Amino acid sequence: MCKQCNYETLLSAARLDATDNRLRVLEVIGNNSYPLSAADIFKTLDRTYRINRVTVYRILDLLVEHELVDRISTGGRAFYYGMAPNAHHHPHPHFYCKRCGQMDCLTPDSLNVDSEALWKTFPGRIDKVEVRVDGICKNCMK
Amino acid sequence: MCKQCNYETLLSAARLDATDNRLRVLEVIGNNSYPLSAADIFKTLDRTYRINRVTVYRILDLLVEHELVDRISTGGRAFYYGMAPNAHHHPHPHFYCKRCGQMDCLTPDSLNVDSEALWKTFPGRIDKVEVRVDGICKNCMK
DNA sequence: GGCTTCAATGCAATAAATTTGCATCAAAGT
DNA sequence: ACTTTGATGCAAATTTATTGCATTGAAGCC
Ligand SMILES: [Mn+2]
Ligand SMILES: [Mn+2]
Ligand SMILES: [Zn+2]
Ligand SMILES: [Zn+2]
Repeated sequence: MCKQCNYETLLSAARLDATDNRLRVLEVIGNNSYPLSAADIFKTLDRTYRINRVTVYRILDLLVEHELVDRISTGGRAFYYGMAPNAHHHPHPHFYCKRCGQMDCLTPDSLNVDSEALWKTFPGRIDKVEVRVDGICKNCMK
Repeated sequence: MCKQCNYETLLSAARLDATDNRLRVLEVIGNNSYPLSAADIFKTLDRTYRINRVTVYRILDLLVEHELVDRISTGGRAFYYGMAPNAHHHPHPHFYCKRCGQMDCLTPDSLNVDSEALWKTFPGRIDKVEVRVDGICKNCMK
């Protein structure tokens, strides 16, 4: 969730035209409190405004490429999408329930990751560190 | 790489028949110093012993289910497979090069992750914590 | 030995998620 | 008006993995 973010501003800061579709994709992702799959995003949008599935994929690629959106791997086959780290939104681990596929955001410090040393010594370029906790959510445990 | 592991022992400890195919899949994974995709494993095996792709997938599922092998997500679409943590093989982060798809094992302490607190307080079941560093490997940087 | 059972494997078809190629359309530039 | 360009749509293809069903070969049993 990124209530403090202005999506038009984010797009223009990345020098991307703020088309209706792009704004809507960004809103669906930003207003949600947990990451969504491309299919989720498509279904959500398509209920209200007719949009093509491929357009959603293309917009997601674009937003990921410009680092407005984070592509998050799951223990399953589809990627999930959440807001990329920015001033209001710090990197944090996620929990993935392999039973129901729900992904939750964990607090940035729920799990303490110190990657400073690696960033300094790693012989290559590091773009991001993804931390994912896999298991069964409390809902699915019952 | 798991030179200290006896694959037959591992299989029988999991009460799985040590068929030739299972042993070979486990050897390919265990003798490799970095995780491989199902396609890599299939190609490696199929060069020497004819085997069906589906058999490889099924054996991988089985080995993952019995926790002999770890299914590792990448920044790409395919899963990679490495030896699951065991007495000789501690959990560790991986580096994934999004250019060439090569995955490397990082040392268990190259990146310090403290998940104790989470394990105690999390309202659900935690099966594993996966840490993946994404970027461009030094080879692809040149 | 002959018969049954069962797990392991193969092969073909299918599925799920994503990507590509090509057509269309509308806004912006000249 | 004419041209260019980027955004979108639609169909087809690709990649990765899964399912259904047939075959086979090694126990287990009489
Ligand atoms: Mn998140
Ligand atoms: Mn490894
Ligand atoms: Zn769940
Ligand atoms: Zn590389």
